[in-house]
Amino acid sequence: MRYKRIPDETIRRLPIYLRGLLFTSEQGRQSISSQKLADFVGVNPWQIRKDFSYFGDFGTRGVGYNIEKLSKQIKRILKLDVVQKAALVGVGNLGSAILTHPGFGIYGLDIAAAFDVNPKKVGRKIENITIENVSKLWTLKKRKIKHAIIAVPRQVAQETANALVKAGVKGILNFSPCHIAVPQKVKVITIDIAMDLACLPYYTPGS
Amino acid sequence: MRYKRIPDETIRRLPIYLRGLLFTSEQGRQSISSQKLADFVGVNPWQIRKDFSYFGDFGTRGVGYNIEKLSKQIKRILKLDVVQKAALVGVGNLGSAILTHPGFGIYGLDIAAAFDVNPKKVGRKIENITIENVSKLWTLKKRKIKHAIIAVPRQVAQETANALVKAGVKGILNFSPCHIAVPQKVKVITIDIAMDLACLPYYTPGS
DNA sequence: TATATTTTGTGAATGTGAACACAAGCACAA
DNA sequence: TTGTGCTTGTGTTCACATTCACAAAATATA
Repeated sequence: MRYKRIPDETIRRLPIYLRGLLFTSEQGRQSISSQKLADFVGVNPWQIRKDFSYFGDFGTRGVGYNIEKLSKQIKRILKLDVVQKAALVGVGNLGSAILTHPGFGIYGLDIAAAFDVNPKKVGRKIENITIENVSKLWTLKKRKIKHAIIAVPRQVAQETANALVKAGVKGILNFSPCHIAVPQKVKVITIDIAMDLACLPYYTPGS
Repeated sequence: MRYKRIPDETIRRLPIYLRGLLFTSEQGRQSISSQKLADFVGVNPWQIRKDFSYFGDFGTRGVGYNIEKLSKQIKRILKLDVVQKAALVGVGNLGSAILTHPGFGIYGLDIAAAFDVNPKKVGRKIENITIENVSKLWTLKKRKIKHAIIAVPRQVAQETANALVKAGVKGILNFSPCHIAVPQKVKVITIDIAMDLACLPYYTPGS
């Protein structure tokens, strides 16, 4: 099984495992069993073992997985072994929350730039990041920033994406509640927080 | 096919369709073809048709789907045909962003209450919602609020969830970056915005 | 009425991931 | 060295979701 392609669903779960491993290593552990990790992150043990089996042998039978070795490998697969810079476009309420959000750090993610249209916001500093004018988006190319977060109103999301693609951005995390079209080589992940809430009533009994 | 159970993945896509339908109906259309809707929301047309086929005949061959009828049916399935109230716990940066977020409205969602531990925040008003003390969470039961959004620090996410469950909450949207354990009957959807960003580098070529 | 055109609805094929059970392997103790 | 207990690794089975292709149905046109 060692040389098979890693399924997308497994990739999606890797950050969950990584988070869990980092938090448990804080507690002084050196290794952890699939069962223990499962309890902690809320995924079945056999699912965890299968996922890990896609990229080599990390466990020791009878003992568990070496936390240090495993986290390093997961980081390498996700390309998080080097600091990954990202730019934020749109410093409204949601944008500000993202800028101040702790928790990007543990994945080696660094929000390294922020942009907004509002001239009043440009120049202001949030968390050591100086907000720049959106007209300066093209500078991302020479700054070698390949990832961006879109947190602008729906109406301007597509044009923002266009500008980002033109600036050489390869991956976009889109918080605007709409589909945005990009060239095939660019990866977009869209999150609509209202949409996720909208699914809840379906699953909750009694009206 | 009319009486088959609706797959989970279809349910997850229904809000996307609903969003698309509502925005296109603003443009004065009465009906829309699966092809047109597909272009708009970024899902394949045959996927759309299959999804709709799980719950009855809404399209007219040669014409398309009646937007009005279809949206109503989707809302009914998702139980969004009545206003669904939700409570927010944790009015920090992210919590405030959620409170002021437009876009819950179109799904008939109403953030009807907000709670925080910080006494300085309690009593303040944001978007017509007066922030209450978390010790008042138990009042959710008699207020018949069955959904909640958790936007508190990771360390207190589990105890917050416990309090919510005790208060009769049946569905939780969790923004804290951790797994929270709840009774089986309670549905939890966890969103970790850092995690989604962490997946991007894997898909973007060149480091 | 007949014919062309459009678009839905769906059975079947294909692909993908989850669940399971158990053999293989390691550690530790006697 | 042998046995016991624990945990991984994986082949297999099963369930679900996506994709495809085409018949059926409605409309428009002549």
